[in-house]
Amino acid sequence: MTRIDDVARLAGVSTATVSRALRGLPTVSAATRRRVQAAAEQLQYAVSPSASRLAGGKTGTVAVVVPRITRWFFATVVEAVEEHLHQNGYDLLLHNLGGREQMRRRVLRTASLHKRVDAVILVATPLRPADVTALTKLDLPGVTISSGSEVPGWPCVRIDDVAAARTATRHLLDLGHTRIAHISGDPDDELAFTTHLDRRRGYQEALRAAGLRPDPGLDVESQFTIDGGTRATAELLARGEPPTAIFAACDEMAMGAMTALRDAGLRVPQDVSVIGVDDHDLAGVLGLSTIAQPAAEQGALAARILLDPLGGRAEPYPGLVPVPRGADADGAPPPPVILPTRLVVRESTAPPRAH
Amino acid sequence: MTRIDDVARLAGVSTATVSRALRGLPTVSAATRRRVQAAAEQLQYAVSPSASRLAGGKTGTVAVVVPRITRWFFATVVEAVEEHLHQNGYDLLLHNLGGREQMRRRVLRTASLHKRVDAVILVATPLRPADVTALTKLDLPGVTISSGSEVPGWPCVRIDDVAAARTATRHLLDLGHTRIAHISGDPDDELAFTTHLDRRRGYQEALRAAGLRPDPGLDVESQFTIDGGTRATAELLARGEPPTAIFAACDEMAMGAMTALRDAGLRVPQDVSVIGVDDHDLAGVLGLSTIAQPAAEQGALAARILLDPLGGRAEPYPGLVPVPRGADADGAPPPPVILPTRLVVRESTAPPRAH
DNA sequence: CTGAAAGCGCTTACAG
DNA sequence: CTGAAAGCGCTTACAG
Repeated sequence: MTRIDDVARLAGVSTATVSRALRGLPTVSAATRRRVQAAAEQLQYAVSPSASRLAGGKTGTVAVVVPRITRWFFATVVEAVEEHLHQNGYDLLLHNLGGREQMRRRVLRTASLHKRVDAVILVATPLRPADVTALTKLDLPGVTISSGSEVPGWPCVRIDDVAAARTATRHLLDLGHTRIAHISGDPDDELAFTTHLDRRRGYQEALRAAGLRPDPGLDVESQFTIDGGTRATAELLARGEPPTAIFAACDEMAMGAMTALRDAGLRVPQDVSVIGVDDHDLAGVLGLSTIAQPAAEQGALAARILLDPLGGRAEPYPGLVPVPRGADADGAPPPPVILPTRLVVRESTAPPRAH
Repeated sequence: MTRIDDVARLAGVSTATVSRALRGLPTVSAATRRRVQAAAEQLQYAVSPSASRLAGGKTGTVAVVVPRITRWFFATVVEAVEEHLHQNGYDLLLHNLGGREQMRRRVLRTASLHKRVDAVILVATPLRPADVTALTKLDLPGVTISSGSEVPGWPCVRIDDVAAARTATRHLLDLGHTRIAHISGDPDDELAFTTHLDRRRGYQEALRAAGLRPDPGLDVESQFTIDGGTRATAELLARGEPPTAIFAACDEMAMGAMTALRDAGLRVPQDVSVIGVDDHDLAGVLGLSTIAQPAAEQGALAARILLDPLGGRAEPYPGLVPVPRGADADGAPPPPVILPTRLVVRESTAPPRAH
């Protein structure tokens, strides 16, 4: 393997100059830089990341922590983050919690991030006080995506979950539904995040605004997955008279609900309307009405926010107000960047049948 | 940050001993090890990966290259790989090609992997000769998943794509179909992989075995995505009399086909049967018949194969014949490890209507 | 079983 | 604009 001194020798300069020239530092004459680049090229030189990191103190790596890479939202976010990171010369270290509480603890409270990355992007990762403490001690810049994982000094990119849920519920109300069920995340789940609490709040707010009282019998908790949606809906149906509409806290739950309804002999939307949140890739295939949220945009934006101060080559996000960075001493955390959502009406929602 | 000599001082030993004790090398007395561990704990010492890598020559990191993390198969593989890797103390560097040819070149022919990882897992990544050369020059151990990306000396984990396609097609034949269309990957796509060629072969073989001649008019090429399936099916329908059944090369294409059929006013399976390959998470929700392939198992197995010789702590894969490793000089590549597939019949396939 | 010393391959003040 | 030298924080023969 050729090393930096091989290049230095061939170019007739010091290793310090090679280092500066190859990294594009401005304090190198154009002629020298060309000579160094030519030598590096000729020798097929590639810097040793370990040596560079040890000497320079920067890892050129960003950790991305997601609950489950197999879920649509997280995969989409990761894809967008990855693109931005690599475009800017950063590597992406992936941590997938896989839904296991013990794994989250492993990632956040041990040395998995320590001295390994320059920054962290936390996606919908629920944080206990001990996690926040551990994260703060790492003394790294970071960005969170989704609500429920606020870290002091870290910007947060997300949607307005309460508003999204309100819009979904109002859509059902506007169609004439009054028996509207809600299926959502389980707070007893060790990996519970607060997203589902916000979505439930929006659901209840919309009902109340329409003069209806939320009925606990129509509110079932389960996992944020297809199976979770199926199980929640099966339970709902087992409780007695079915609702005329279901607002699922995410599209995957909504899809599970559609399965359970079909298995119970109920038609969507003739017997029961269903709406979710996400605009999953397959929402169109299933004709699922939903509240679309910009997943890729959230990932891209988070990466940008991170990369700007890190010295990435990204241009500033167009129209983005500079995000306050670093723990503002005793100040307030930076305000969240809230991206817009949008009601998408497909075939899964319709007026209730006349009685 | 506490360093190794802080621990050495507190424990009253040399840094060499600390290094050995903390890494669990056998040449340390139990008493010393305990003392070192206690000191490390007390000081909250965590080894500096960069220093360790530079001195030791190992990165403790594995690169995983996938075409698109947003597709079901790849996300599922990555999740399984991630779990094994982290369980064994390895970090996972994610490279998502995002369907762009130029990105593949970037990853495979530049320094993105050079000196950064101890090994590589390549998932369904199409390789040109230049890529193989670059990869070989890296001189790293690796495993490929899926066909179409053979690297000399690297074990390959996959399914039998030809057989899977044969089974799917035979299922349609057995139901009585004779006008069976096929929608598959586009060989003109810069990111084309050979999986779809194998699946087409199986399709044609099954037809021939039934005494039918493959009709080029019933064979449409498109992307391996939902949209690709929709477009391919739309084109198929535009060609004239629709087929009575469609074998899609993957579930995502099959789902796209279902959408296109619905939009054309055709019912599944009454008018057209549809079958895919994968057993996607949502295949059940859509009632899609398919050939199930073990995605997570392929990922887990690839990680295991890689980790064993790397000195991971994984137990040998139960029942796995030791996989030949390293370029066998001028010998043959190691034989692929082929995992079983399984026909799953749901509601999307049925006998054709009587004429 | 343990230690002293060299070395891994860079980057960074510092000096000019 | 460039170089000599120190230093980043470990691991690894080597010797005992």
